Amino acid sequence: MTQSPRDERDYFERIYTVVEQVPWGKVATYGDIATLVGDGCDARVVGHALGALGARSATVPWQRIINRTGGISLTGHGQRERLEEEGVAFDDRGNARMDAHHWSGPSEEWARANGFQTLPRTAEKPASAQLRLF
DNA sequence: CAACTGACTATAC
DNA sequence: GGTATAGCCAGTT
Repeated sequence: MTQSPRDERDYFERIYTVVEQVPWGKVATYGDIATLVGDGCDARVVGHALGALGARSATVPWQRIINRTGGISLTGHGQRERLEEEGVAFDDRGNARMDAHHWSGPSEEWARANGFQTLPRTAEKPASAQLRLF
């Protein structure tokens, strides 16, 4: 792979690349994406990048990126509907169930191969051994 | 080049 | 848990 944009400081492209890694039916927060991109990237930059998607909005799963509280920051674009279509459950407050659909981040292998970082921790914990819905 | 804006987040009350 | 304020960074004017 000679197409490693690690030297490139194009935050937007890197952000898009990370967002594309979010699997179907999963969601990630702006902060998570920023952490994965690293290099001083910030949650707000992620929001700007997604806002500047333009035609790429068809190829980048921007709808899977939500805020820290699991709520939809952008209204009027049917983001919640799209997520529900993917099987993402929401609470009465309109917050997505982060505990059930929060993306745990890309594989360490992929992240290292592409010059990205992995989430420090705090994503989710197997503990509690709570019961499985099914 | 300085100031404002924005699909954010952490802390404080 | 909600509102209010500060901090944060890149892009735009």
